[in-house]
Amino acid sequence: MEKIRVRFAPSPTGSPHIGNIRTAVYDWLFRQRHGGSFVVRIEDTDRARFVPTSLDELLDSLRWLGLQWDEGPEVGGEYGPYFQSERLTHYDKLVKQLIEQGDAYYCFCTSERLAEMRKAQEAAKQPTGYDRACVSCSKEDVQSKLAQGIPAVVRFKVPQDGNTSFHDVVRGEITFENRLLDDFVLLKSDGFPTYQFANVVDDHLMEITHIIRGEEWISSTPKHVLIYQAFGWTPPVFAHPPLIFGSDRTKLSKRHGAVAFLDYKERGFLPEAMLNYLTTLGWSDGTDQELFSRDELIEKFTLEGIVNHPVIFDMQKLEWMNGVYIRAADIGLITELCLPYLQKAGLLPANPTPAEMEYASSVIALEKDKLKVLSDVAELTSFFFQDELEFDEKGVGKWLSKEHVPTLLGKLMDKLSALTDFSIEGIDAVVREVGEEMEMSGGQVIHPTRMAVTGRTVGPGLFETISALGQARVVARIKRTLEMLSEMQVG
RNA sequence: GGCGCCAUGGUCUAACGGUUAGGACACGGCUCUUUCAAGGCCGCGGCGGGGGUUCAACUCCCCCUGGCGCUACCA
Repeated sequence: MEKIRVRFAPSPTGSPHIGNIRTAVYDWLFRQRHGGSFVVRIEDTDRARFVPTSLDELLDSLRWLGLQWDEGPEVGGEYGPYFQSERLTHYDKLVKQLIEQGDAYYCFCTSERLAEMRKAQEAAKQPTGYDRACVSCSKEDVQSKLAQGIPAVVRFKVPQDGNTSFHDVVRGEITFENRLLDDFVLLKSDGFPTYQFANVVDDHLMEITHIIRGEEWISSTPKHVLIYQAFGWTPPVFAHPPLIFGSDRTKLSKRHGAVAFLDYKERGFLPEAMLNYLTTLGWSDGTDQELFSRDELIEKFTLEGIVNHPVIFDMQKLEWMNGVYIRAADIGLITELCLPYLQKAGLLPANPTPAEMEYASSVIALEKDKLKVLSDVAELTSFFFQDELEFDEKGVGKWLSKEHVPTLLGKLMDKLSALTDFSIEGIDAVVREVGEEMEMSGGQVIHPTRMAVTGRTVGPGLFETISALGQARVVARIKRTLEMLSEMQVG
């Protein structure tokens, strides 16, 4: 295969979404698989919708996922500039060529006239499209209007008969009738090109070999092909992956969970899990496998494996997959990634002491396997950090309100405070010893004890929990629980 | 309205035209267990409808229905 060149061509008009980033994932995987170059090109031709922060978000998203680009913003490259707003001379020159060839023409219609025309067409249930009012203006007329400074756009002159077809790797041959394509705008009156034009020009100038972009572009692809033909250029290979929708088959929105891609980073998804999920959402290697390492994805990814139907984003499955990755991840990494969440929740100071760090690490280790997203860590471990326990009401009723509990906890507190070997084994032995003395099963001792030291009915193994909390904390907590219980009796 | 794309359980997906239609998430049950997870086992649940072609159709063709996209001087 020739050197492949793929591009990710986002518009900086807002926070990048799941769908945007997934096409970047496919671009990157394809590039990694075959070599060549992954180009990032910023399509900032819509000055009205430009959002300055979106470029940073875009690049941060790619960096977070580990999708390094070979050419584009920050890294430059031989085919730059990579911002369309800096490439205006290219478009200008080429649009003039089309006009001279008779493949494009100036149009002076006002947006008001166009709106009325469209309205009439809709009312008459006719296909909408430009009525070519300006197609046959004389050269002199055009020159005089331009000289007067009347705002003009340049339109492509679409052939009125015949068909335009192209091959889509994902869907096969797709054909459109030319007469149903209207004379679309190439150059806007502000001098900026439209997407349709700039995109084709840049893909050609940058020698892009494969265009991977969302299905929403299928309808405009014949227009692009027509432009390639007008210039005598060879179109690249097209691949249109399916769109991603929310659970109700509508566009992904806040109701379906996070929309902005970086929100997933914020919530504590691991990049490897995101990469895995995003790739397999709408792609398969033809087997049952759905857990793939980064290297496996690179090795196995093919454009042909992309499915051709819309897919629905399933947060539950993503969370499951993230849990799989968290469990498999190195504890050191998970600890490091969890610390900010504890700090944000006010459970850990911004500059923890070594002792606090060690304590936090031991606590995170106990809950690691239960995390679906890293941000869960705060809720899961808060009782380790807050001595003022929030008692689970049902748990109190079930485990602490029995008559024998104060005796039980009293014995336990004495033995634990006297314990010299505060290890998991030592604690285990003490708890069971108390159980024997009280003639109770392990569970009957363990549940009230967990309530007394954590306030909760669920948590890590009790002995591990007690050991991690440490002798002083545990004894103090049991004492307070006893005080609370006696107050309750008085009250 | 026009044009285009698409159609396997709720969701993501697999299946040379010949399989009891497989796997995963979710859900339910059991098990393991000091709780919660994780794990193991079991279960629930599917080829949108109608015509063809064929000895044989989830698979190929047509129609219908449904979903989605496009129909801008937005991308």
